Amino acid sequence: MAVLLTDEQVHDVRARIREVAERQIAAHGIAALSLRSIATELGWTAASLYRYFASKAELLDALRAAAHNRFSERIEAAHDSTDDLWERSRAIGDAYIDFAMQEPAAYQVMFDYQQEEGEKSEELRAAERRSHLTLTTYVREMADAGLLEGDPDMIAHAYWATIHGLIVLRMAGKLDASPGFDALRHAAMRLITRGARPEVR
Amino acid sequence: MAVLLTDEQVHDVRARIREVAERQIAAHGIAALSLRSIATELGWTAASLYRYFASKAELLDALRAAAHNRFSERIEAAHDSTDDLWERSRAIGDAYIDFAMQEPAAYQVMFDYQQEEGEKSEELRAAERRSHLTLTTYVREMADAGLLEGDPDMIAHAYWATIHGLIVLRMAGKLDASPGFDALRHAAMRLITRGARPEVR
DNA sequence: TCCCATGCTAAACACTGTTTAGCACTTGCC
DNA sequence: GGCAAGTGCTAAACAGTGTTTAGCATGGGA
Repeated sequence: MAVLLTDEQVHDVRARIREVAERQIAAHGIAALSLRSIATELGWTAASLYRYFASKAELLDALRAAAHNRFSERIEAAHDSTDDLWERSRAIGDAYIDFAMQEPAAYQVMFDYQQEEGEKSEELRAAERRSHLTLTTYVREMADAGLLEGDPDMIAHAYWATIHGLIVLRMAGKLDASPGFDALRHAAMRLITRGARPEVR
Repeated sequence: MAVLLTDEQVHDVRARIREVAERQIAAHGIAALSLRSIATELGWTAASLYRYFASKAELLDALRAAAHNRFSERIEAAHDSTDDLWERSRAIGDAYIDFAMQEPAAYQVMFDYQQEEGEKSEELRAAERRSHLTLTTYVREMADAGLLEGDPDMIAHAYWATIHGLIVLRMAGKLDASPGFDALRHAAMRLITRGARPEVR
């Protein structure tokens, strides 16, 4: 039998396809992404991509996993940037917002709810677990240190939902008639923090 | 000149098209909605819909406005269901969640961030203003009554962003490995409320 | 009654994702 | 070295999308 492409080469080509797709999404939005546009930039034909991805959905799955990992790296870097827990909390919040603002298309791919259930790759599942963990551990650290009171999981999810909600509301253009975004997010974070601080002040 | 359709008739046909589209979205999801599927159900041809909507985007705009108004009606009914401000707050939160769970497709259409800027119809703009107002007034009432402390606009947006964030995270399947949704949303609401209560306890 | 604007259809266009047939070309084996 | 087999890709087609165009009946005003 004639094996022309090694596993490594296949892996590399998959990565190259992903890079082209990411650039096109960042440049023209996810709606403009097509297999033909990707193939054209590679000097190929659309059908040839099926050698590397079984479907466009599988390519999007890989894009999602990559975006999640890029996101996690940023958050983890913010986590490790300081030992002060309050400062750490603020750094993570800033890193979260920064990622969403600098890579809106990647952020949208990560949290798109058009995706169907049950067909997630193991890579995507692992990437999701990683970013999920990344967003909950710092709250647990704060609870362990006595800075916050209550179920750390609940508090972490409250922070997450609020920050995510603010971002997607803004992306949907629903905050145009609202107070400034930064003031809004700081006020919202402060409310939750104030609500999670121990009784004794 | 031969005017065959009165303005009323055009209005009625537009409403009928909207109804068919809403039913199909609720039944098969928004991805499956096509002009041909709508036209087929009406016994027509896809091109005939262009007599009533200039494009699919304009039809979606109308669907969005209708969904916003249905949403506002539910929230306003919850608002008027009681005079107790705490109970009112809870009723509105429940109505919000109920709407999103019972009409997920409508909710997604309302907050879809694929929509382009600047081409919103005046009807949609008005419907957005209405639901925005609906979601902020009850907080202002609570602040006026001294139940909450701080900028009512900020607090209202914090509530809104959190509840919306929880819903879309759930819709994106990001809360599968998390605590139960109801416990989560109650905990989150409680945190914000606790953070917005006056100092003296 | 005539005429023309109207409401619709049929067909096409350009674009999707996907499948199929086939063509070079590389590889392993005799 | 030559041959059969499998591979990476292309060209073309299919079914679907939103949209545009030409044309055909029909209804209303003159």
